[in-house]
Amino acid sequence: MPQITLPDGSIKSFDHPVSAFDVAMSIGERLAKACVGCLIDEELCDLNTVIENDCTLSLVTEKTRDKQDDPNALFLLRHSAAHVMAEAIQRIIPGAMLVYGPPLENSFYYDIAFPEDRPLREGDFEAIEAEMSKIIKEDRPFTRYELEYAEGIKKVESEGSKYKLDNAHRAHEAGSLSLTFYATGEPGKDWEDLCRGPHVPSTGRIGAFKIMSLASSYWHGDENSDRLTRVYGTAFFNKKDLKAHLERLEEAKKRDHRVLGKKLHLFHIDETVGQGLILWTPNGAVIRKELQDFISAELTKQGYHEVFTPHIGKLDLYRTSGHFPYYAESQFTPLIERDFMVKLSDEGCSCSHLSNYINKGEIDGFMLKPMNCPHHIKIYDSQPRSYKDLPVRLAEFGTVYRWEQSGELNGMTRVRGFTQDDAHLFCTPDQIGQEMQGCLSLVKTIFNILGMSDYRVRVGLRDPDSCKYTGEPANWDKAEQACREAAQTLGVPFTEEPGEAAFYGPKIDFIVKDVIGREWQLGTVQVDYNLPERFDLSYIGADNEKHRPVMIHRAPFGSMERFIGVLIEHFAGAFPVWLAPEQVRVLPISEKSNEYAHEVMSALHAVGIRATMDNHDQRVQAKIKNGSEMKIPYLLIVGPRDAQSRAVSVRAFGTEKDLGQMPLDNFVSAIREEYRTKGRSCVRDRFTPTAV
RNA sequence: GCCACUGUAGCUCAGUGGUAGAGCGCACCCUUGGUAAGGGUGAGGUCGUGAGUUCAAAUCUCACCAGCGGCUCCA
Repeated sequence: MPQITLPDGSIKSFDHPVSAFDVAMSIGERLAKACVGCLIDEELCDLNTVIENDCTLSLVTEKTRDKQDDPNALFLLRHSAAHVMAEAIQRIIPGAMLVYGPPLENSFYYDIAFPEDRPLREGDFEAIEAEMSKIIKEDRPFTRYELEYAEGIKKVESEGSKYKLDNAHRAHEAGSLSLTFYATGEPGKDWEDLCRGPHVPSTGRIGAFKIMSLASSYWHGDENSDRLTRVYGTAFFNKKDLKAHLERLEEAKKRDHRVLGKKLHLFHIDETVGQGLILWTPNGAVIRKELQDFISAELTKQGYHEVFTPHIGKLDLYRTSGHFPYYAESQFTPLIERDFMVKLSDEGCSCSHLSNYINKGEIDGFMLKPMNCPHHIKIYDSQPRSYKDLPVRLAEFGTVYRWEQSGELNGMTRVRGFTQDDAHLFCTPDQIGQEMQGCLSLVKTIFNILGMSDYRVRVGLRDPDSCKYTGEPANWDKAEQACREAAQTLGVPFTEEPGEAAFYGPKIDFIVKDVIGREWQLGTVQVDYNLPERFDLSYIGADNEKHRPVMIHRAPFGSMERFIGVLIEHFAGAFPVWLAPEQVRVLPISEKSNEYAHEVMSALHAVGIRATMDNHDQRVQAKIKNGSEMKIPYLLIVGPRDAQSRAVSVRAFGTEKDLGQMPLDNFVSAIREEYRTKGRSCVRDRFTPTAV
């Protein structure tokens, strides 16, 4: 007879099997009504699951004890909402075949195969939502039943969906001896679905929902398999939470770097220039320049040497590196030499012949560089190197070009031309550990000064089952071990992920999320034993023999484009003084103060501060509003009172009221210091009570 | 590359077959002001591109280009 241990440690004993709901009732009717599911020995289950043996039981309600949303409750809710949506869709489009419909962190989806002559369109959403509302209003129970595998598979077969049959086979292969089904209502009478569950007790528990969007997906994520339609929705226990969720999405949109990029004039993408090609407008260029200067200074401290290399290189270079022709698909088409084209043409070469030549790599010409390493390798190799010269650290803000699929392009975060803060370190095997640590400390320095702490670290290892990697397994083992050890010294948690290595070596990546929760890889540090091999690099050791150096590729920002895209969202466009394109705007109260405002602006310009003046014929209230909307760090209001005392009235971004008046000279030196120290010293600090 | 949606003034958007609209921004005028929008006047658009249907297309159809969301990909 079951003894049930509750989360507070108390034990309830029963002399007969009971459902979790019964247990809840034994505690209180209100609790039982509030329950949507339960955890039995930590496993999420239906509320009416019958308990026969001793176990721990935790009841799942909408909110946890500390009044937070319970992720388990939302999981049950959204999984159930997916069923309701699927039923509604099948009512409206009877030929639709269900594939897979899981809950997600904030939403759920259902992958569905629609008949070719009746695809789903956004215009159908309203009708589907209306059907869903009906089903919810009927408050039908989610009823689980289980069939022996043989019997169950017969049932699934009779329904004639290869997708569900596949799901059943997979469940079986995973070791399941039976198949479970959920009827929305009464089995055999109401709509039902092969599903492992669990669900909320009944459809009526779905308080608020919304169908969000349509997307296409591939069956099993395989692009050669069937194309499915993925319908996204979200659900909450009440309308208020749904509303709050939708408002959060709206707020996130305002932080989106593509929206802010336009509003603050940071960058421009022009379709006549080409998709995925960023034009840095003056404001964005300031941010990029500041960051580049900052990192250059850090690199100098670490003993790097800056180099410059061209944007193209001969195809032979990339044959040696392995980029051409094996990664032709993700590179821009080669630039073919004119003489070679003429020769081909004289030989009667057709377009398809040419395409074949390119695919096989049998042409001469140049390529837009997809990576900087081959050029840097050639700089290393341009002179003999002694072990005493190592490590050789070559750095370049190098622009590279990659042919990303059109559907992948995204603002500044996924582009076809981008500038990496790239460097390649050539060192002895013994030096790897120390050099890796140097790279990682650089990354930490940068993230710290920018206040970016919300990132994760991934150690990318090779996939043991794949053959896409070049190089000796023994070298890979060494390199992977070096990455692991370096990651351990970083002092932040990291995950090891097989299959995430580059084709030439393992790596450590820094990954951040954008405003809508998408992950982007920023900085990366990679160990490479292979390119030195391919290019036959060497140095002379103490033994007077030739030895092979090891390369480390590293780019702590990743690319200027992606990094600044993420940075715009990180700061929500409100950049600190050292990065702000417009650091100070002077707002004369009226035309009468224009002359003094000009003087103030000149004083700031004289010390290198980026200041402008708003001499529009408007009231100061309007100028403040405009200046605030442009997220300018400091607005200086200057009127006759200020002119008389050679002072400025200071308003800092993000503060409701102004900070007060300050002598002009003091402000100039204070903001200069804030700029120089990247915010460690701050104009605001001068307004502490003691200073005034 | 795939599926859906979107493309109208510098920006944000309304307009669903019959003479192109609003707000902001811009120019000019009035106003000369003290901490988040003073008032007025005006300029500004081949409605993404190309074809088709129609007496008539921003609006309907097709193709292409681009953007957005997702899938796949990211050496």
